[in-house]
Amino acid sequence: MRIATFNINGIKARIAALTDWLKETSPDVVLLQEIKSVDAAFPSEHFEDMGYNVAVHGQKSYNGVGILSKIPLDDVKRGLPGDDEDEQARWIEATVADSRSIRLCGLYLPNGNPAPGPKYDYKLAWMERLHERARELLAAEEPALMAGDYNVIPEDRDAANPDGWRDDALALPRTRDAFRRIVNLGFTEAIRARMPGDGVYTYWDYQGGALDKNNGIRIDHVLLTPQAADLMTDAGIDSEIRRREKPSDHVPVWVELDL
DNA sequence: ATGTCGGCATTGTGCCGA
Repeated sequence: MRIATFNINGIKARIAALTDWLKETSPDVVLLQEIKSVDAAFPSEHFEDMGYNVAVHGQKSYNGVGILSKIPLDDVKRGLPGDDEDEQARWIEATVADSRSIRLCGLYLPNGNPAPGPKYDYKLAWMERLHERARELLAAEEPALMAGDYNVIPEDRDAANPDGWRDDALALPRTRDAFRRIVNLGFTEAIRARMPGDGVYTYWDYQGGALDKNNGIRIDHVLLTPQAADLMTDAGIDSEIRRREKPSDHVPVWVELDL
């Protein structure tokens, strides 16, 4: 079973590119971020016609996450626990069952810029809540994953130009510490495990000719519980679609699990 | 740092967020 994560940067602008990629790679599940759409405006029927079940946690203009799945979605939950005041749509989770079941969590972690400031405080607080949900997932001792746009460059080697990100919320020491604390609870970071070399990126800015310079960063991650990691047979990044017409600034990241 | 993009309020263009 192939499970992918893809920050599409707006469903309205990306419906053609997303559809082409779905037809070519036929992932079983896709965790979407930055749909930038309310639930009612999301083109669910379009994807249902392609054989996908659809669950959306949308928001006007900003953020918004969703799940496309060829397998029925059970027990869908929207919103990251831990703050009833948080109105930003950045978290959705559901269970799918093949021969075994797996809990799938899709997330769009706050960008946090400018740092320091209230947006960075929100990012760090959100990561604390993520840490708590991560602990619960591990305690269940079942296959589960948390995938999405983490807006975290884990190490200098995950950026083509690390000095350019030194004071950025995506790479500050407190950001990296918070991410590492979550991974070190016991997750396998799938791309790091399967593609351990340098120069592995998932995002190239639209600005400054970043793509032509290969000035990329790796910020889209898939974290697997031990029970899910044991099932992983492959992982990869569909970086070639970044060069197509009207691309997102992110590319899909996927894992293959032998469920 | 910025050779950009998406969405929105809004009818020509500027703002926000990334």
